[in-house]
Amino acid sequence: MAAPLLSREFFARDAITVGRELLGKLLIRREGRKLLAGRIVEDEAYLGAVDPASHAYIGRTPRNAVLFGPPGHAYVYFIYGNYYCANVSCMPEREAEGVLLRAMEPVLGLQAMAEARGLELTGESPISRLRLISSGPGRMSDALGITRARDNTKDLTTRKSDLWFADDGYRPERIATTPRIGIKQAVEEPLRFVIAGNLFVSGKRTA
DNA sequence: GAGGAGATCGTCT
DNA sequence: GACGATCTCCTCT
Repeated sequence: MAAPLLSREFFARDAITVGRELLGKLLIRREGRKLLAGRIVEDEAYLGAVDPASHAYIGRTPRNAVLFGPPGHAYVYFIYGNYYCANVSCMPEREAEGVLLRAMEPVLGLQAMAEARGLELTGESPISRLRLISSGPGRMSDALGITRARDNTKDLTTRKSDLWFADDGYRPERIATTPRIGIKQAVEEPLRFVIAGNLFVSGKRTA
C-alpha cells in the first residue's frame, strides 16, 4: 500500500489530538506477502499520570513501560484472560499518554481477518456479519493477529515493522465524542472518539 | 433485542 | 488473592 506512513511527530502530541486525528487512518498488518488493513473508526484517549482510568496512572511498571517511552509504539495488554487490546503511545518520552484502538472498518484481507476471528464469510456477507470482524478492541486485535508477545513495544511508524499506520487521504465528515467504555474511573470524561454514523463502531447497532 | 453471567490468566498487592 | 480499557453465549421477551 503506497499510502504515506504516520510519522513519529504525529504521535508526539497529546492523546486527545492524536485520538481525534487517528480516526480515518489505516492500520496495516503485513502477513508474509499479504496485507491486512482496517480504517480506524473508534478510539479512546488515556491521559497517563492525571487519568485514573489509565494503566499509567499507578506509575511505571514492567507492563505499562511502553507508554512512558517514545511516541508511536504499540502498548499491547492482555485482559479478562482472553483478549488483547492495542494502544499507541503518545507524547514525548516520559509522558505516558496513549490511544486505545477500539474498532476499525475492514479494508484489506477481509477473508483472512474473518478466518482469524473464526467467522465464515461469503461473497455477499451482510454488514451485520462484517461488523463482527473488528468492531471492538479484542475483536480487531484478533483480526490482525495482535498479541503482546508479537507486537508490544513495536514501532508503528516504519514499514520495517509488520504493523504500521498510514494515511490514504480519507477524512471523516464528522467526529462524535462520548465517554469511554468499560472503565470504572473517570467514567464521565468525554475521551472516546468515533466517526459519526460509521457502521463499524463497537456496540449494539440495528441500522 | 435486551440483559446477565461466565470464561480465564497476567499483573500488581 | 482480587480484578480487569472484553466477548460470547444463553435465557427471556
